[in-house]
Amino acid sequence: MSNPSEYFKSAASVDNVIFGFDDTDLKVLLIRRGEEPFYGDWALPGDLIAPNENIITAANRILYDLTGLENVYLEQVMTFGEVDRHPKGRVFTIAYFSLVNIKRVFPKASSFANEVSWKTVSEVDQLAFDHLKIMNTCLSRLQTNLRLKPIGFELLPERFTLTELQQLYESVLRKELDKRNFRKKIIKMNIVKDLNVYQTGVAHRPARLYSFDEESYQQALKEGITFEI
Amino acid sequence: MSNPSEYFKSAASVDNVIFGFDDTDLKVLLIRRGEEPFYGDWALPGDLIAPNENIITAANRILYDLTGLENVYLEQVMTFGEVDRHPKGRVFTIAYFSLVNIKRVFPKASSFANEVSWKTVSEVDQLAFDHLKIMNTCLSRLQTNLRLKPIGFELLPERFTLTELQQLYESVLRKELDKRNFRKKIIKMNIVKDLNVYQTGVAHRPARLYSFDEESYQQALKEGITFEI
DNA sequence: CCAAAAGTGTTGTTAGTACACCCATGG
DNA sequence: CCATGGGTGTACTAACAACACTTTTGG
Repeated sequence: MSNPSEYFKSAASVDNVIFGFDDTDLKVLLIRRGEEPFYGDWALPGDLIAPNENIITAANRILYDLTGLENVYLEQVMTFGEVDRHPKGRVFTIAYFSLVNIKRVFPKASSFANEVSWKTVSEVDQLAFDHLKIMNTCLSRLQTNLRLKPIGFELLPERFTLTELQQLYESVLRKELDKRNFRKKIIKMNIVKDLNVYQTGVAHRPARLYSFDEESYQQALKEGITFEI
Repeated sequence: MSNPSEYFKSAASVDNVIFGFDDTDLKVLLIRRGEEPFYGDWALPGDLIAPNENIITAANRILYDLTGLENVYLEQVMTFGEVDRHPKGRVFTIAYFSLVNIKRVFPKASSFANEVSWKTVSEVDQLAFDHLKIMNTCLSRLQTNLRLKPIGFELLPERFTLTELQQLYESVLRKELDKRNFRKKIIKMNIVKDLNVYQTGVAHRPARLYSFDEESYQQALKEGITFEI
């Protein structure tokens, strides 16, 4: 730190990869930028961290401003800070991903976003800044952790069918799974509660509804069970 | 970004948790600070990132300056940026860990460090700043990844015995392992080469020496084999 | 010849994988 | 009565866990 003033000239931001699941596809919540640079391009929601704001607070703020949600699963993934990644100066961006129940989100446009929309992750091929790289890094991390920790439930409504859970895993991991084996594994893990309640109004045999078992779930989260799928 | 000048006043640094292994214990390379704040305290090696320097470049620079080593395993873990973590201003620090062959390191003091020394990880209970938290976060990550990826070899000399490898795993994971089962697993994974060379000058039956098989190793690294130990 | 660590197989148990048919409902 | 997805069991295979004695060297 030979000349400190040279160093205290960078900014830090949080970019948040908000994942949701809509019964068939993994989605990501994107904004269309309402200001330069990259005016009009799709981008990850994010913002600079205020001088007296902690990182996790900023991450929660971005999520809350866009979705109105609090107490959501949020995981720090990686910091990106290539010298030329931002045209306005040196900006280190700390990438988070979050998992939300898509039906609870009613996205609203804001001062920095003209438009907000859920996009299918596998169809996103261009974003402002280095956001595509950031999104893909977060996707890899989600895929890894989905197999090691029981975090899939965060993407589902409170009551779900085992088929919905299986579709979520298949969609995120991009791999087909055997129905009977999947169910055996989930049941044996002891992290779902059978509610003894059934779907209604479906044109086929109604499925049982489950919720996750909060206590066993917290236990399993800590232990980071191996969920080899 | 209502008033950009307010935001571009923070600094970014890299702190590097350099792990080594000395036949029995997992070690970490620490420096004794030669300047304020925390003058005289033990700390992680780290430095501010220069205005035109990339993050990974800074991480490699810190490692090189302290150890003379290049092309070393380096993994970004997490960014810490509590508002009050640094008394001189807002400093976001990006934590890395690296794995080095301890016998290749001849640590040298530098402008910012009075003293450099290997400390046993399990005995470190106080460090400058929030460095203890950073070290422990990196240790957890190492423990997780040691079980999922074949990175243990990075801590050993080129030629090693299977017993040395086992001791490394036991020491890092803090768990005793069965000798026969451990060997079976390692051999079956196909990532070590039997050199058909033996230890000399030991007061017991000499052990076979192995090196890791670079090609199979790179393959396994990509796949992130499950190495359930 | 003693001390020290190296090296080696088998068996029982558990988890993983592959696979096909009947059931309950709405239209 | 048809279409749709729900729900269930078994047999084979692979991986894991537990466990004890003989070998080779230096001193």
